[in-house]
Amino acid sequence: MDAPAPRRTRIQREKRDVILEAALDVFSTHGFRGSTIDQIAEAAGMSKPNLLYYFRRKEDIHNTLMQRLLDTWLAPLREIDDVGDPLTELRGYIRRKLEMARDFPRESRLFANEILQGAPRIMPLLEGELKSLVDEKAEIIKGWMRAGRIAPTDPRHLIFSIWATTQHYADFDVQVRAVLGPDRGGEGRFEDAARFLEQLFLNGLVPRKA
Amino acid sequence: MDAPAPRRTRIQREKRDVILEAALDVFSTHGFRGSTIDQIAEAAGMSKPNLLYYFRRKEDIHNTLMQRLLDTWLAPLREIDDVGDPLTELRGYIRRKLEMARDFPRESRLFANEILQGAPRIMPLLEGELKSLVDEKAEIIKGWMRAGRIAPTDPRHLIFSIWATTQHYADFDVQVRAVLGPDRGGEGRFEDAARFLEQLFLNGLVPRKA
DNA sequence: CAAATTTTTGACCGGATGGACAAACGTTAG
DNA sequence: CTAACGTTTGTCCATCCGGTCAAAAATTTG
Repeated sequence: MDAPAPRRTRIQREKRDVILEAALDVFSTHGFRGSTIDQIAEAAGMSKPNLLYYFRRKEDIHNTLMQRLLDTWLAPLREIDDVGDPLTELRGYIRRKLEMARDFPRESRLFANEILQGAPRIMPLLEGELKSLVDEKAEIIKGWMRAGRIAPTDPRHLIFSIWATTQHYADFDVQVRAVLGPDRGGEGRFEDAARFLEQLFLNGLVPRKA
Repeated sequence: MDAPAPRRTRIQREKRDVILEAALDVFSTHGFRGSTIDQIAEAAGMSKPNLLYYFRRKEDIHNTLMQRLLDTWLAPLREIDDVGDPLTELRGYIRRKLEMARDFPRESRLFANEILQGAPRIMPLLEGELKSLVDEKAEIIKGWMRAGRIAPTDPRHLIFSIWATTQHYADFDVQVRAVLGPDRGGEGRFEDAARFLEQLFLNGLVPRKA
């Protein structure tokens, strides 16, 4: 499956990183087909044939990027376990996901682009690794519900809603900023979002007495 | 601004509709740059030059599509007003948005594609029409909060969260289906989502002693 | 230093793609 | 019928794009 011994020189490691960084920029804003090797090469500060010396095909760059992405992307979910308070655990997950949307918006958009177009390159990963990870965590959440420690509902759709609400701030960033305007659209928007999401996921919108 | 008199024959109206329908299919799954005129022409069952007789440029098709989209896309939000019960009003909005994700997933993806890539073609609309509509509805929601009829929180982020959670079922459909698996990923997923979202937006996750 | 190896570049290729155009075909009104 | 107008198609073009290749330049190794 994997190349048995990808022995690499110092220059190869460095240049490949430069290329991947540039490619993340380009792919995340134009999608795979919308991006050209020339664009990536220019962003990486090298000629096209030079870039193709490090990655022989455009798809190889994208694959490498997606592979690295998925590890870090699912890390927050992996951290959930059933020691400690369920609500604290979920609040922490929401916070970590929102921080990722703030700090790694390009990665979020790269992923969104891939899914939007039907996930042609990572379908097996979704049905395999991702599904079993979600299954595992859904079981933990289900346990909390059975124990009456959080309200009973569908754990998988709960996970979806956390993904959706947090990634929205990366994927739909331009829209969020346009709607909030120059005043509220500044850096404070992630703190406002964090406050709002905490309220939403904990208590919803029904007003409480006391 | 607009062409003064776009007088059109019957055939022109029909063929333009066929083209737009085909283009919606293609653009929504491959994005603007990822789609070719040939693809659209084939999906529309006509030759490329024939298609270009009705729309002189690829961009014209996309523009027309986006223009029509925005009207129907914002219709559910426009319906919100401050007569009637706030919670009923919001629940209705969530339901309508979720129905749109179910019934018009291509439109949702077309829009998502555009925003993801920085909204190069509709930025003015976001800052103009969309922003003022959201401002208007945020004011209504703010009124409900001041009156203690729903929990006080940020009305704009509330709207974002409704957009995010509902559109997720259209834009990330492949991921949703992959995670739910063949059993729960069938047609029932939208009803499950509706039930979950109602619970989330009304009461959140803190368990209630009833 | 010199040989061997790695890195970089300019030139080039074949196929895809957006679009132009004129000629052919079809339709309709007088 | 026929002239005018609307529709369709085959052909062609310039550009872009992914990728190759051989040769030059730089670096590493002995």
